[in-house]
Amino acid sequence: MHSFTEENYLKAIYKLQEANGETVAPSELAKALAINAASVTDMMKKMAQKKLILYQKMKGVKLSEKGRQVAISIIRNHRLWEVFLVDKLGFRWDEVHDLAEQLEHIQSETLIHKLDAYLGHPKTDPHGDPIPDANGVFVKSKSVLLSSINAGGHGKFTGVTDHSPAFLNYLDKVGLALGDAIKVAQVEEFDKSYTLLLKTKKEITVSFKVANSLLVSG
Amino acid sequence: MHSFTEENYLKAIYKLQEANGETVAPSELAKALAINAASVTDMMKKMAQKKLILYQKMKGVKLSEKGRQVAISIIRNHRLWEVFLVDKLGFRWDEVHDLAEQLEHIQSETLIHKLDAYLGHPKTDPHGDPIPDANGVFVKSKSVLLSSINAGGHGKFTGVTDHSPAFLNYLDKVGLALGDAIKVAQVEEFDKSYTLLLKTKKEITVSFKVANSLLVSG
DNA sequence: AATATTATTTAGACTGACCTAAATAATAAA
DNA sequence: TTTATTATTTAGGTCAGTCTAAATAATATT
Ligand SMILES: [Mn+2]
Ligand SMILES: [Mn+2]
Ligand SMILES: [Mn+2]
Ligand SMILES: [Mn+2]
Repeated sequence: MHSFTEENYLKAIYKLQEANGETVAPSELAKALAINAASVTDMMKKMAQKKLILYQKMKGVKLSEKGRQVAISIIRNHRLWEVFLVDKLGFRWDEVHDLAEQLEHIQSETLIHKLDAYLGHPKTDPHGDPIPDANGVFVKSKSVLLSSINAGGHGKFTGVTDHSPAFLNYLDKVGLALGDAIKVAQVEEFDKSYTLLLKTKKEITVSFKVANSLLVSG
Repeated sequence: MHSFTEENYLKAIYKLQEANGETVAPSELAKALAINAASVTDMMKKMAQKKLILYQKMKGVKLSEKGRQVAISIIRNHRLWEVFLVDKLGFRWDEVHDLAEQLEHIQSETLIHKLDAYLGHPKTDPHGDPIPDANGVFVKSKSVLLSSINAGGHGKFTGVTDHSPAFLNYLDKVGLALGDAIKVAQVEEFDKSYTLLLKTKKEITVSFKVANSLLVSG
């Protein structure tokens, strides 16, 4: 139906729209996709013709309803495959993204339907990101950044905003896993580093950069 | 590493070489891939340059050792994915081929390694076709066509030579499944139709065309 | 052996997805 | 408010993979 390329553009536009607001500049898109801006302009014209996006010269781009549906379904595929790779095949959470980038483009509604059932209709992927349902409906996460919590506060570790293998590995190393209860023991004024008390009674100190990449709920 | 297109050419050449002998004519390949013969000639030149095939003008084509390795690894991927789709996701054996045509191109040795382990290192796919191991080694099947067996003979149903959904569905309908014991009760002289006695005591009569598409082992 | 048929290759063209270099528009700095 | 910088678009090209039409080679028929 749509080429891998088109699907990747749609996904990138979707994510940029979520992060940076209404419309997306060609330059942003070019950067996100590691593609020349001139090529992006080319592609925008073609995709506008196909009614996948709304595009006007010098005014940026946004998804059409159709484009949004496609983007969300690719994200659904991606996250379900990540669950499969971790839960069933035993991959670590830092290894699955690139593989899911390939698998997300496999065309078959039936496959995704059966995969979803096989995995027990998971609501989140291995990084805590929500999995949209077959109709594209998301459970909007109510999590906040750990960096927004004061000393004495607490929450449950529910997700990350940095998905890099390097960061995920670091979390493994310091013993932080999705679902863990976290109490903020202290926030150092000097460098905003966070000292956390984990359920296991272990105390760890992490930099602001780390605290600012962790999502916690309630 | 290699494009989907290249991988599909390699697989097609491999299968034609297996079926029709040493070298493959461009016209055969064109037919198998549903591609114009002129396009095939083009592609042959490019793939010869990459040392994936041996090609000489007007003399047909055959796989290089490198090309053979790639072809076999794609076939391994294809068959492992078919096992996954049937055994784990609950697809029927007549539904999985087209999906496996997509999945076979996913690039990751680790993935296939883990998938293989997850499936319990299966030796055959849902159609009875052997799955090459990670080194590309096949267990050559010793099965023969049911049509080569005389009245009174017997064997175990181990595979099909016709993989079409129509045929596979037909087998489901008459109650023939992989692994079934089959006894040839009678071969009608007039039209070479076969009357078979199944393990379940049921007797069924199938046409020569059917008997000629079933593989059975000693 | 000459002719017709079929297979293969060459020539030239197209589409999708990219690129670089140059032109134009928008924004920021002086 | 000019001028410099940055963003965007246009123009023209490349590469992979395909096509059609025409040329050539091989094979089959008469
Ligand atoms: Mn991912
Ligand atoms: Mn994820
Ligand atoms: Mn198959
Ligand atoms: Mn098969």
